[in-house]
Amino acid sequence: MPTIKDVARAARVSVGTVSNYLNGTTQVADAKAERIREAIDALGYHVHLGARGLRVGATRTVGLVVPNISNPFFGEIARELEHALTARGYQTFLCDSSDDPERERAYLENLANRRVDGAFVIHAHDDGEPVRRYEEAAVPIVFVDRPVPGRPSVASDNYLGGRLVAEHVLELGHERIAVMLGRPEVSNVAARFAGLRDALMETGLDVPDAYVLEGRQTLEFGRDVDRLMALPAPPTAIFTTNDIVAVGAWLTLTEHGYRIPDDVSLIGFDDIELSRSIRPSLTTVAQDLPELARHAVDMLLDQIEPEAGSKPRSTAVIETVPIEPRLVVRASTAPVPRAEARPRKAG
Amino acid sequence: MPTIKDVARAARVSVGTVSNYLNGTTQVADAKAERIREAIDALGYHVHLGARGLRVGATRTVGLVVPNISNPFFGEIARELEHALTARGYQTFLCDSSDDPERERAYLENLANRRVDGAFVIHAHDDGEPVRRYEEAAVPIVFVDRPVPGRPSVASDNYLGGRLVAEHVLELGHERIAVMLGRPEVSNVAARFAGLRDALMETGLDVPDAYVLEGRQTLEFGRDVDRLMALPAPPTAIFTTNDIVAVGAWLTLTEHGYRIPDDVSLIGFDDIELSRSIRPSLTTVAQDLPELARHAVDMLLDQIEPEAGSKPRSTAVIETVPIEPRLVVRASTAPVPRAEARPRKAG
DNA sequence: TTGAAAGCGCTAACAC
DNA sequence: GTGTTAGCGCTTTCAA
Repeated sequence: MPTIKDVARAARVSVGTVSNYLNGTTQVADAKAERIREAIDALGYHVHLGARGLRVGATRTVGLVVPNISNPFFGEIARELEHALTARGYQTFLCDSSDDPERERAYLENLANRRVDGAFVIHAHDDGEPVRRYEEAAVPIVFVDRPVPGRPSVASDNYLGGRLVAEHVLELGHERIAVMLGRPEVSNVAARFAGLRDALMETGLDVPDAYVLEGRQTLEFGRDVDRLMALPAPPTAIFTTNDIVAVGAWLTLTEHGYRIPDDVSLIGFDDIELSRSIRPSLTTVAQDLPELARHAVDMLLDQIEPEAGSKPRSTAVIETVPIEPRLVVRASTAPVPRAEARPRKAG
Repeated sequence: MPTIKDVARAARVSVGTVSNYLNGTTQVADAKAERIREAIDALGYHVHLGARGLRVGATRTVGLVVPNISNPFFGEIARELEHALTARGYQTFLCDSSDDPERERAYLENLANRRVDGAFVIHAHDDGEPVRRYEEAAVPIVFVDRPVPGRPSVASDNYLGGRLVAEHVLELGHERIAVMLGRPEVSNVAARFAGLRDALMETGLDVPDAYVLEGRQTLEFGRDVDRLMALPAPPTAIFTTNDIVAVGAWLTLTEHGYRIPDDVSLIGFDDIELSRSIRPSLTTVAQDLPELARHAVDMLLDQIEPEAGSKPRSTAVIETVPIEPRLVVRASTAPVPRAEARPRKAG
């Protein structure tokens, strides 16, 4: 592999001149520039980014730690981040933590050893204090999707998302509203529930314990919806904190002959592709992932690139940037039937 | 950030000795080893992998170019590859090409500039000759999932997968078999179809043009299934080259009152999570992704690490390693009804 | 066993 | 404008 030295020799100039030419540091004489150009593609020279990084003290690489890249939701975030990063000249190390704090820690150490300029972390769930293990991280981190209090984070305003759902079902006249929480211990799931509950309580309504189901963020958990429908007074609306859970509920409801939204309204969260495709299509809360990625990248690069380019938006205050979610009303929600007949199994 | 020099100074030894200690190159005296250990964690020293890479001429990084990381199928492959790579001490650059050959080319150049030791590529579809743009790549490449003739590739034996489907439906007595091709121009989709067709032809059957639908690898394409059912002699079995298409077909079939598998059998390919969850659950061909990843990593690292560790499995012959797929029979396939009544809409 | 020193490929002073 | 050179952090001869 040819080096800058080879180019210099072939073009009969010094390495400094080649470097200047490459980086546009100073003007180089037309004649020499031409010779350099020729030498470069005669030799097939390509700059060695690692060597440059060693010299300038910045690698223009960042780490991306995700719980599970085969989850399309995280995949979508990864995609948006990676594209935004590439557009700004950074390359991305993928680290799939399997939602395991220990793996995550190991990855963060690897990334530090690589001297990445920064990292995005969708942190693994942790029963203890998740913050602890980032104290030692020698790298600027921006937390994505799952915010960490007191640390730079970018996430959808999940609490607001919950409120939007509440407002919608309230408007439709529902009073018996159940929720299915996929991983209630994850802070943003909790926030979604809190938003819903607070908005409901403001109108005097509450969500009794019997109407709250807890489980994982899986389709299988969604199938537990029949436990809700078997209640003496089954809910007329069900909010699941993730679309995937809603799809599970939809499957079971449909199989058991319940009509959506006539017998029961169903609302999800995330707006995955499938939500659009099932019939009735799913009312849900959409997250603006491109916007989220844009903010996250800005936040990290503002920290990394010291140049006061435009507005110094990152003051000393470390905070969570909330991205506004949007209610997408589709066909799975409808007004509560006036003759509030108890839903029963059909065919 | 402390360097090896700082450690050497603090431990009152030379940098060479610290390096030897770190890499186990030679024995170091117990007393000194102890002092080095103390210095390292007093200073919080971490080796600079970039600097090491520059010196030893290998970065222990690899690139991973995928068409779309938010597609769970590619996500799953990425995950398996990344884990296998991490286990062997390599770090992975994620490159999402959006299935765009031009982006792919740019990524490959970036990766070369980073001096990655190798790369995995699930190549972007290309109307021209996809091979061309890899000629210049200065990096060992192993193609994954979408093999490139004459280049090291690892992919499921899609042709065999197609044959397995044929054998299954033949055994069930079907004779009117339709196919829905998601992106027929992709070689592995074509192989799946070829396998089916060949096996069918061996028994004197064929797939008439009217029974062949072409489209994208999307749920929406699957919805076109009603065009098949509207035929004068609708098929009794439908093979879709991807599960996602099968799910689309399932949605439409179910909505239109067709009973699966009574009215029509449905078979997919890939075995995505959703296939297990719908009712009836989907008969499909499962790809062994962990196995595929394992082979791919072996293949690449055999090329990278010259040491003749065990068996020199990679001879000079460059070839495609086929991973054996497995037919997963679930509830969406059944014998063709003896009284071959024309399926009609129910409800 | 250990230290000294060269050098991986590059950029950034600095002198001309 | 351009050449020379030091040095980024590390490993690896080579002597001692």
